[in-house]
Amino acid sequence: MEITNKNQRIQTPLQFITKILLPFSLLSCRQELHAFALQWLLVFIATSSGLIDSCSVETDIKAEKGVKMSKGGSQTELEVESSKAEPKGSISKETVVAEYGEREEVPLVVELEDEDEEDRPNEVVSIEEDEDLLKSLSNEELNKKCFGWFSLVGREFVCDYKEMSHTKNEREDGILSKDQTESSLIDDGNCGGGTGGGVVLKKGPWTSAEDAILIDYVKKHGEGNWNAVQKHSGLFRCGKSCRLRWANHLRPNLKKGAFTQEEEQLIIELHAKMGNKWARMAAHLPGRTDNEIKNYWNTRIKRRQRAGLPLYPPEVCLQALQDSHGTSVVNGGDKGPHDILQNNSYEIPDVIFDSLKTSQNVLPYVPELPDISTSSMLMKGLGSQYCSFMPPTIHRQKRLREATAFFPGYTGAVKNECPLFEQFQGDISDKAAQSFGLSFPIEPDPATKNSLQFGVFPGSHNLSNGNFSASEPPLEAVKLELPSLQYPETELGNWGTFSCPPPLLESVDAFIQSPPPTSIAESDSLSPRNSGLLDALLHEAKTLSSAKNHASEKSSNSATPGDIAESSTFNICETEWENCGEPLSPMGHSATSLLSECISASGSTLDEQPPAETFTESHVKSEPADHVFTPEIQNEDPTRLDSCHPDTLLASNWLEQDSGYDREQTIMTDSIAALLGADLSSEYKNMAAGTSISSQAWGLGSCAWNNMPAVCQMSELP
DNA sequence: AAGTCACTCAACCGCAGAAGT
DNA sequence: AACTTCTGCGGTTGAGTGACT
Repeated sequence: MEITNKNQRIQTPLQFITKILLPFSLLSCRQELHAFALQWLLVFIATSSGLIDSCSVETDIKAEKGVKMSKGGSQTELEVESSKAEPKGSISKETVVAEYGEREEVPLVVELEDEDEEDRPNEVVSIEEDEDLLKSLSNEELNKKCFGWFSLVGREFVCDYKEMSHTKNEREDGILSKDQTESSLIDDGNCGGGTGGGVVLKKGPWTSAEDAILIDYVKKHGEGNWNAVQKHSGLFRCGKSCRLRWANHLRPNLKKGAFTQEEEQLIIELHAKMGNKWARMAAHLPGRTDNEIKNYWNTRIKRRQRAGLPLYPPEVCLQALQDSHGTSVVNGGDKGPHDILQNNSYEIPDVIFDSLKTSQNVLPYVPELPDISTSSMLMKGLGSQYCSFMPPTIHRQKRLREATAFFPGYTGAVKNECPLFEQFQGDISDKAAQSFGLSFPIEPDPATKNSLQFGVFPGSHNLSNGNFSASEPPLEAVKLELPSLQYPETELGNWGTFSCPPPLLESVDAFIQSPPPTSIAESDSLSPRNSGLLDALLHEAKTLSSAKNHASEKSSNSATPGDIAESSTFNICETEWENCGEPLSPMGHSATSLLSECISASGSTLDEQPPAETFTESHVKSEPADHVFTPEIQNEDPTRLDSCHPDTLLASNWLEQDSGYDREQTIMTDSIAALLGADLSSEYKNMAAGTSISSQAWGLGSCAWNNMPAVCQMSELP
């Protein structure tokens, strides 16, 4: 048995590699062939040097060539097809099925012929069966031969891969020979580590042969008991993999192709209600899998985030808000049948907050303010949650678990490291104070910063779900709960100093919904969502909405993009503080005024901000505008658009006060500095004074600000 | 033409709850 | 009750592909 071409006779694998395979692979510029050739070379070296007894090479050039067996009359014929041309050769073959049985493979010797086609030299043009010979060969001898293994599934030969090297016993196409099937499989039921009872389980893409086996198995035995599939069918796949493959690709009535508009709409609505409950959502979409939905949603998030669009269309937000409100009245905020409240007292689907944003025009995207740790963290939180309209993803139980594990570290931090809120503690619950996320050490190490940052403001869930952020796990855990795409704009390591407390919505929750807890230990049970909260949120929405109107009137001509940027940074702070009952600071400032001062002071350092980029849709894939995002709108003057925000109002207020600004700035700066405490005051003063720190810190050059205009425009619309 | 980037899809992983022993 | 196994879920990753520069 030998491999031949027209001009040369190749008798060893090395010759095959050096004379055919490598040149071929290089000529063809096909990545898989390069890899194939290299693997072959390695196989040869390894086997010939005695490092291993046998080896196999796996590649997949199925797309290029197909091997099919068709039945004609009493004979079974194996055809070799080229993807480009008619079958160039065929092998008469009898009783292959009878001999090998279904799901078996047939060893075949591949004959190569020299190049006739310009771009595909040495195409496999014929396959010759020589099973007797192959059976008689030792592994070592086999490695000197060039042959392929072809699996036989049903009445069709499926060439899973056309590698030229395989041993008798070591197979990697996920299909076992009969003796292997019967002998060695013991699954650990866990897919972990890739082995089950010493059997190496295959990973990676499924072949059609494997699919066929799985389908066949399920037909016979039904779904379930997936670990048994491997044991009884010869598939080298773990049960989980089988289940996944079946559920996502093989089971009947699966709908393929892109989502229809109706489906997309439904997904949006479902997600607004359920959050990342892909399986539950899939139950509402016949023929669709959770994986599909999940992928779709993640893509959608990414797209819309880039486009500066909210995830949810306004009508969905409103609907969710209405639903949640109605339900809250009916059910008194207890767990009820409604999906939103079903999320329990710890979670309010973020769509509610999104609705608030929609109604109040709280800017959905907030510029990142590097070097302002708290603000930065606020930005992260806002960016990931409010600004991106991210839904809740964390399980309540998980939160509770994490709360107990993570919270203690914050208790002390709140008291010891945050003078400002230490003073608050008399008036505000610990939880509320914690909600401001002030309890973090100033950590110069960027890596630590990141952890802290996320630990304190770990993104969306804590913000929206009413649990103090400290109940969220540190970075790693948080990351699990947030789609990765939420992070691109949360550049880490650009903060480190202290600034105004970030009045998160969560803090609003804390103020609104419950009396101050008496101890940190209560944190796990904090933030029960109830109708009161929902009502409060609604009220807040109304309040903010009216504030917005006022703001747009007041500031329509005053805000520059930079102003908008700076003001928008804190607008949420202010509006929410205002709605928090205005806890008084020890210095006699209300939280709002304090924050306002802080903003005003900090605003002075924003003079050099680059103007907000005007976002263009060309940057991103086209995204449906959810009825509100239109090119006309987008092209509007960003100043006008942004001016509708409460944050712009804030900015305008600041601008209006500009005449007396210098004097006030000094006062405010001092006030804030005093509140911040000695450790932070100098930094804050520097910041406020526009020193190098501040100018760097408050720069918006590379932040999420880029996303502002579109969202602002969107949010302006009713 | 080559490189880069974004997108899509399929699959894997770890975790957690349910079920079974 | 404790332990193991099975199943499902959600997050993440990597390969493939096409558009763009």
